[in-house]
Amino acid sequence: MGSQRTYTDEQVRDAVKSASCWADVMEALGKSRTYPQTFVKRTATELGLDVSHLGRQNSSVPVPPQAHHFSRPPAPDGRSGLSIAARWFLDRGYNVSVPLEPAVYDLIAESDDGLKRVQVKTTAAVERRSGRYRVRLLRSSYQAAAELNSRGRVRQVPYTNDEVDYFFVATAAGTTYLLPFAVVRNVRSSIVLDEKYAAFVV
DNA sequence: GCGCGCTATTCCCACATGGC
DNA sequence: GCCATGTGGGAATAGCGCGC
Repeated sequence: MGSQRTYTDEQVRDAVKSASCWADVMEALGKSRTYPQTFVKRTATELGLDVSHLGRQNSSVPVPPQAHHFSRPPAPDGRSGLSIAARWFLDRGYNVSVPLEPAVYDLIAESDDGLKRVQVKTTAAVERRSGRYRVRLLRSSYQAAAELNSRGRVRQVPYTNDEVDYFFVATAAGTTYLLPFAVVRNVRSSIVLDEKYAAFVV
């Protein structure tokens, strides 16, 4: 009690020629895409067909491009800086903790020397004359004893060694710096990220 | 000494977010 | 809506080093 083949040699030739994978061949022959390939492959071999473009070898065929909905160019700002810094530490196997409550530092990272407080700064501010990035190492602080001005009693104050152990700086160009507090201890407001800090590019 | 270029500093503005 | 807080950006100015 034998079974009758339901496709012709000509159909196999056409299907193999137009298909990009064996599933396409099965579909062209009126079978399901998961239909066992054994008998069709044998037929193709008997017919001397070129099947090199089918199967796994075809997996490198580029997928046609499709439009997506994220066309904006990358421009790191304060929202993404923390993620950039966290990934930097995590990629190197150092766990990261983010304070639940607002704190002077942005995250705590495990280090070879215990836990370190890290303040993350991002910058897209380029010095017009030098073309270098500038980043301000200040935080806003409400000073109850200060005189009122246009910003009330808010003043820009530098960080202290008791508040931060490291500054992680990410520029809009994608360059990142890991600056120990001691390196910028004497900075009263901002620094220009030039060759002076090249040793701290990470 | 002077002019120039560069950097640091200061002040102010705009914007966003969260709490009250 | 107002206030406190945090952020980035622009403009002005001061200070410093260097060459002439």
